[in-house]
Amino acid sequence: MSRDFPGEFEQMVLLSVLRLGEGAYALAIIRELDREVGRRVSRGALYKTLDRLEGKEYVSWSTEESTPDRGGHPRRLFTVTPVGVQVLQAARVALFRLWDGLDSVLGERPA
Amino acid sequence: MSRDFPGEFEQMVLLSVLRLGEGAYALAIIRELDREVGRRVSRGALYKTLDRLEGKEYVSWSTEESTPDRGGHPRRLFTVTPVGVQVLQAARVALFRLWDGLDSVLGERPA
DNA sequence: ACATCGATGTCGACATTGTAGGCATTGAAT
DNA sequence: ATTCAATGCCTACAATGTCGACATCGATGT
Repeated sequence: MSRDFPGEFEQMVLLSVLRLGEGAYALAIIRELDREVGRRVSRGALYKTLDRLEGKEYVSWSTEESTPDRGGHPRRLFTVTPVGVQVLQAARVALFRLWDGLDSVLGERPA
Repeated sequence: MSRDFPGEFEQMVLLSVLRLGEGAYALAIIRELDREVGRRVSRGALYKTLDRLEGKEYVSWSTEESTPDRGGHPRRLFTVTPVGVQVLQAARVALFRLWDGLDSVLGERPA
């Protein structure tokens, strides 16, 4: 039933979680997306997406154990599941296929 | 107002139109997507997306002039506008940024 | 002439994803 | 106590993804 292509934002969120490794909690993801690709999203937007990704079992999470020195709810630390990684790989392969041969239009591959 | 990141399917459609060059009409796009990335969509789905892309001025089109030897409505031939190309470039750059450093997880870059 | 068929394109409805803004909770600083 | 910052959660709405049924037009058979 589930589409095997993640939405474009879902994809970016998954990638951000991978990039962040241990410290992948919501606010860090938001900063990562802003820093890397200039994407600004609200917390609500991100949590919604994370919840959906969890529903599809592309991510899982656990609450941070260490007592929060700096107030608020305990952080939820996310990780990408093996299925999530597979989906990302597939998406990347698909895009490479479509990009192939279009360098003259799109410019050389970015670094 | 408009998000500057196209949806994931929109992106694939834009790329297919570029790939097809002259002959980019709906049915050809459908075949292209199936052939290249195994994506199967109905005509309705595709037309809807093409219309939305037109609304954002990422594509434009004209009807095929040559008399259709093989019945039906005249084909609509699509092309990606300069703005559409820009958006594709931006999307590609963003993904490369996020992929960067993840080869050990995602595997080497596809050919 | 007429029915049928295949290649097109169009429309309306619904499902999924993207997005924001406001509310709740907790610890620290004042 | 009160305020403040860091966190997570919920509701609502906008944009995108998706299909199936319908309309149109030439060719082909009959």
